[in-house]
Amino acid sequence: MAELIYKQLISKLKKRITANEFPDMKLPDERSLSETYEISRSSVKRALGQMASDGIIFKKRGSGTFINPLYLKNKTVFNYAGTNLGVTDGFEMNGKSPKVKVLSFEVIAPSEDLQRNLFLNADDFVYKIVRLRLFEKTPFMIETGYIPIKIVPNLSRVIVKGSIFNYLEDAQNQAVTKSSISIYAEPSTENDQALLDLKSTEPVSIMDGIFFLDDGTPFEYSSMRFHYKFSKFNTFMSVK
Amino acid sequence: MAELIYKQLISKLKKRITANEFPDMKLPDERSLSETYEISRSSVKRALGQMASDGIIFKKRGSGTFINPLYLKNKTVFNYAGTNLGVTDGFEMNGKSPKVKVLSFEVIAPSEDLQRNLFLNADDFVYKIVRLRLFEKTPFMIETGYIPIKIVPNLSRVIVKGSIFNYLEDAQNQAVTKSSISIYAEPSTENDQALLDLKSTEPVSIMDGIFFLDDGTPFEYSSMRFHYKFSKFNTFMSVK
DNA sequence: TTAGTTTATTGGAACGTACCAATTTTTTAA
DNA sequence: TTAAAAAATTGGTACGTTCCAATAAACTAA
Repeated sequence: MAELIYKQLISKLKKRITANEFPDMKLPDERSLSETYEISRSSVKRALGQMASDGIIFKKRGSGTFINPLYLKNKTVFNYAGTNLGVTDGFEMNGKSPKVKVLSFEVIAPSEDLQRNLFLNADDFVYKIVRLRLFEKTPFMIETGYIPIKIVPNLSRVIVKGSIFNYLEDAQNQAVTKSSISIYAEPSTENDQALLDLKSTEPVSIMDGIFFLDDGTPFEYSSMRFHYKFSKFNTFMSVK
Repeated sequence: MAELIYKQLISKLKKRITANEFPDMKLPDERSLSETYEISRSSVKRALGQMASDGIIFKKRGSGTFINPLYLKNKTVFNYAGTNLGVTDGFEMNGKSPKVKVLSFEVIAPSEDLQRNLFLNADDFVYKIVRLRLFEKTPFMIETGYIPIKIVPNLSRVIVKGSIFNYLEDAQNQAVTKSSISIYAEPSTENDQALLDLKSTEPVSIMDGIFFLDDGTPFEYSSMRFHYKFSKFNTFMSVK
């Protein structure tokens, strides 16, 4: 195990919330929690802080800590517990496993945009990889990814068909966990319509992302064009 | 001032980063920062933690703290500093002030969906407010909002035309800062096309949101249909 | 020179303390 | 009975300490 103290507390509290052990919709105060679980108030604060930023609870100085009634009650449209990128919901895809089809794979010079987004010089060549992603027979996304050669010198078509992220983690001990994402919509192009089985009136949801290595190196720029029924992005926001 | 210590550090570091005072793209280690600014390491950690979750820096145990090269480079292209809901970019709207047109305003019984989303009983009536939002003459969004009467008993058409959020903050000392958001796209309906000046092939971006009061009470459910050119959602994500 | 080992560096987790600020509850006074 | 004042409650900020774990740097031996 060796699970972190504050994470233990989080799961314990989640369980108790779900089990309806707090009928007044309030958690005990931090000092009490600290005592009952025999951990420091600092650890309690860390746990509650995380839960608050996930939208599970609300803290109010002087008043106490309140449970989000929607977390407990009915799982609404909103998938709770933090941010949730959803290639989902479109329809059931239970049991259907994701497939990848590589549409093209080449090496190109980076455009100016790309140079900016991946922090490259004009002579830092990049792989351009176009993939179609499907659930079984159902295509749901066209992904165009750009990866600098200098970061992954030996990228083969075989690796491309699998997951590059796994490749990196295994072969170079570099995890990809951070990304900067931009989400918007556009009318579908003829290419979109052909590949994603869309009518001309049906749009694509676009998710542009820059993925970073642990040390902050921009590692991939990727533009993902989704069949609009297969894209939904859920998040909990705290404005200022 | 009385500005918080860790926020002071954040702005100082941002300034230094922007001024290119860290040519090796690394920040000093936490213990040094603690010394040079004469604050505790805990406060340093809090500042750096926030900056990391905003995507400005990357921390790596054993190695140090790295600056996101994209933060330095083109801050303009990158709407950085964390999550950023953007009713923006579509086109310049500098100087153009946002306008509101109330399309309808009525009291209705809540649908089952709404009962779930706002945590209501079937007899908790709600205001239904449909607004068209514009920049000067340019409509960019249709907003359909639902607010329980029991939370805002005396909502008048006058208040509706202004900002309900301000009304709440002033009159009831309740701030609205937390929300749960879901983003997706759909083909435009005829109504969308008429109101937002869209062609039939052009879509809307939809942002459904539940807004909460400070104490966690769901306060408004709102469905916002954007002209696709006027909606862009930027965020920085940390997976796992 | 190289490969393996040891040491130093650096961020992470957890504990605990002191004091502050917003809110609620209780008490007091008119 | 009511309104103002005081006290208690509750989360927030900040400091500081101890130990740990991942990584990098230095060292040692073949």
